[in-house]
Amino acid sequence: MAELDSPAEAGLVAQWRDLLARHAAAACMLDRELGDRFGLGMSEFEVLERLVEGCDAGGGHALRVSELAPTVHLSQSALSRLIARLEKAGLVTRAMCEKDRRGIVLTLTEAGRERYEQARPLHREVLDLTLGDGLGKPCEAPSG
Amino acid sequence: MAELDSPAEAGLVAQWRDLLARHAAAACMLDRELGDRFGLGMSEFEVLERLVEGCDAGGGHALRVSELAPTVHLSQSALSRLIARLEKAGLVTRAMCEKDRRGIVLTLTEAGRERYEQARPLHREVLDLTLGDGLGKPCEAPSG
DNA sequence: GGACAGTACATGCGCATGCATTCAATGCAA
DNA sequence: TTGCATTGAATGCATGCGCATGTACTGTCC
Repeated sequence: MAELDSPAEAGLVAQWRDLLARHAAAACMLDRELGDRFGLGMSEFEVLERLVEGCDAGGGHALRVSELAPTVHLSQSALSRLIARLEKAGLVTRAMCEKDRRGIVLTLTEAGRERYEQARPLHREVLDLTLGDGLGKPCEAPSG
Repeated sequence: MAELDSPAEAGLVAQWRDLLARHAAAACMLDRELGDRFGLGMSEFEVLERLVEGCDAGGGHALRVSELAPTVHLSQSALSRLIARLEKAGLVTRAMCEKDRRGIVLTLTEAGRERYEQARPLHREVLDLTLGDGLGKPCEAPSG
């Protein structure tokens, strides 16, 4: 009745299901833990991390939203609102870009950097639990 | 100022970012394509697939929601509503479980099986584009 | 039998997301 | 200069999600 997948397709499906399981386990635990203990969502942490990297690496301490966008897997609107949340929380500053006044440059505040540094160990621990082991259990709490 | 990740941590982070990118690429394209052409979300397709597998394999043509739940990475409430959508679309039937009247047994309708069979090639094609190649471009449309 | 903890699913609610649209600023062409 | 397509970001809206809770049923212990 139903046609079967070719071996190649079956492999892809298996790979996809594994990816889904790992992603769900890690994302669920990250959102829960980072949210509970630091008031950050997974993507919020990701954005803070990009800003920290941008500051430390580029020398320039400000990052344009349009530069940030391709590195986080969010729609433009979702990123815009996420930044608004971070700004409201006092973790980043939004300023007009002088070179191109359509653009917005983001600056990590001291509070933003501190929050990131505090949250990072937990983030790494969750990754270790969910990706390091052979697929950690669905949604278990880390030790700390 | 900022402490560095250990090599092990750096590896985990790289693995996590790769996983995020693959997941985003595949999930985005699956949702868009399956949605546009078949009115199905990624998880909806996943549930239909579990039902098809349950029918073909188990011999029993009905699956309990509680059996389905652990295989899809959704909260119980999200799954409940997803099933409601599928039922509303005429793709599955909800019936009370005779053995345990708290439970709900799901049956794939003929329309549900047809929809799945029609959508499957596109699903496989998207997986091939996004996972088969070395990380396909963010959100490109497949050929068919 | 009756009380009570546990399980299976549904629902109210708030929130984050994506799409479509809008607004402002830029670049280019006539 | 004016006009127009393009780009960067914000916003209205609909939708799907998770959490907390509610409802119905089961099994156990007294």
